[in-house]
Amino acid sequence: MSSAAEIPEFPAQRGNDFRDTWAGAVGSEQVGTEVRVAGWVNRRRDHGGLVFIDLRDRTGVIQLVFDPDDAGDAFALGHELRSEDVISVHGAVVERSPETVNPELPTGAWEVRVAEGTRLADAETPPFQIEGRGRSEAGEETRLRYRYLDLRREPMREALELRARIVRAMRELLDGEGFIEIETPVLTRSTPEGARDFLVPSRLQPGSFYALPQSPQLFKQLLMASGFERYYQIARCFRDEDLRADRQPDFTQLDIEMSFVDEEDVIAVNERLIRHVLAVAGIEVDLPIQRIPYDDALARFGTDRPDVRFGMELRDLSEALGTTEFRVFRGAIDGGGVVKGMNAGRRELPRSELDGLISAAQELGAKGLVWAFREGDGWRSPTAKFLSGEELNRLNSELGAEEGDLLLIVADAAAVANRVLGTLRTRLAERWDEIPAGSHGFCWIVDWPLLEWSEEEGRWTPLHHPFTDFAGELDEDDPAGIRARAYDIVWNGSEIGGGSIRISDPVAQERVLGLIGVGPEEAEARFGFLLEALRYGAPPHGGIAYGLDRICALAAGAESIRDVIAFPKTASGGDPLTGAPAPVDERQLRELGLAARDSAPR
RNA sequence: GGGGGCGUAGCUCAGUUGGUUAGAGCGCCGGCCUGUCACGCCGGAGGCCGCGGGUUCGAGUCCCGUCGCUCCCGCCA
Repeated sequence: MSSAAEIPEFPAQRGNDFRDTWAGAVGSEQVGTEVRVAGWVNRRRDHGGLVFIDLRDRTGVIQLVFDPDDAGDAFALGHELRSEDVISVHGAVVERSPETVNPELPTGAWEVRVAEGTRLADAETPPFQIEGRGRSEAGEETRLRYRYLDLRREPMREALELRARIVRAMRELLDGEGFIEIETPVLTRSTPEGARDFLVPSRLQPGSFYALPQSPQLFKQLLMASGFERYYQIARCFRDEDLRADRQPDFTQLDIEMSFVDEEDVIAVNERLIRHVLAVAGIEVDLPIQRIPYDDALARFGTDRPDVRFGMELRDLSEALGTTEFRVFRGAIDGGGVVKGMNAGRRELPRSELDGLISAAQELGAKGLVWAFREGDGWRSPTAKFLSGEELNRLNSELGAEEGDLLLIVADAAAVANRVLGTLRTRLAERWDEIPAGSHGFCWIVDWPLLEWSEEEGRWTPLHHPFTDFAGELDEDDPAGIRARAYDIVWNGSEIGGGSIRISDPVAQERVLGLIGVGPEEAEARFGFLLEALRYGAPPHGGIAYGLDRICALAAGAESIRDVIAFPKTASGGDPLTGAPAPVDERQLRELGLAARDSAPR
């Protein structure tokens, strides 16, 4: 879909020895004139007495014709050229005769008849084909090993151009709304809370370490205390956690913070931002974006990042099954868990696929999965015999089951039931094409709990971060009941951003830190600079941070954020191109006071 | 940390119940070709079947281990 027409901002090329025109810009205006174009040999079609070359540069492709009548000495070059050679040629732009026009190509009505040309660089045969969109792609490891070649491919060029347009649109809107772009440090202080930090040893202060920022959170709050009022930054962030298709160890956030605002102000600006930014990807966003309370999201979709493009909502069946004697359901309910179900609609599924659903549920941590097809007043299901007719009836009505509908039920801890059904819901919708093509679903998740109990750490931990403000009074005796002034923005089931109103009162901040087990001394040691800044007069403030890579991936229709990052890392955190991470010299380690212990005498 | 999938020619893949000489398409090399645009036709080269061990008369195929890639769970304030 790329064409010079979609890149109108390309300036005219200043004529020099290499070229005076972009390949994608060759058109009717130049017919009858001579141009010089330069780029890579995308493809060669050698007819013996006549050679066609598709010349590619960033703007597109133009056909060159090597005809002995025009080319003279340069004709030999046409035969010698190989894929990906770099050339510069001079020749006349002509209109192609009607039967030779290529309607597939934006420049397909014209060609350059080469009069003279030079090979600027020889190319070895690439390890995979650069041209030929839509054909099978090389494996990702090969593509990353030769990323500079992979980036020559049109889909990659388009993805990075789209990313650049998205970033430009972000700056456009925010600059227009009075925001100021400010950079914050990359070498900063470790504040172990949340993700694992990447550490950088200090040479000047042996034994001490910088940490790479997980986000500019504290700095942007300091900027609010400084009175900048509206700040943003395209910020690189770093988290030393396991990777996913939508997670890299270094990634990019659009980080935003505003003063003298409440939730409504932040949401309003950000809805304008989202609409403006996605317009460059041809995506229309209707405002306002629906808001779903956190508890409802979990109840209805089993997740705090619901895909709202389709139904198949979850139902809690525990109530309807109040007196059941079926051991599996009884056990879950009595054990503080739930029985939760989903109507997957009218489906004919072979036993093997139903078994597949069960193992999927088990992989997600469930003990099992009940499947059933509504048949008359009852069920066709191995589980039917364990339930009374009355119970089957009630389940059918709770799930709105009609004849032939497939029902899926999980009895487990609420978290497990939600995870399993929430995951199956999206997987099945994708497999069954239940999601309208080209549709986009946005929602804000609001009314978050401030804290959740971490069994692993044996303490309350923040759902967002410990600087999130709370709604109403802070009841320290009921941590679970405290609501956060937080909001996440979800696009097609992906969390693309999250933020909150921050605590601007130092006393309240210390109380919240206390709730998560950070006492006054520790708070002073770790976040003293923030508490101090709050004491010097900090305005009420709040903001948001977006995962820029995720936004670009969704906008580009890419499956992984790796496809919108120029030089991404593999799932094990490595870069096959540079070989990072890599061992370093003993000398470097010594300078940092990190020399291996075995260099000392035993 | 745990689970699933994959690893065969430069690339993408096929390879039956373990069977003798491991295939295809694309790419590459050589030849022919003046209107192709995934040009066409003829010919050719190219393999540590990821690596190590085992079972077997015999292993690309079965078993164990290991490495790499990938997806998911945990984790990601």
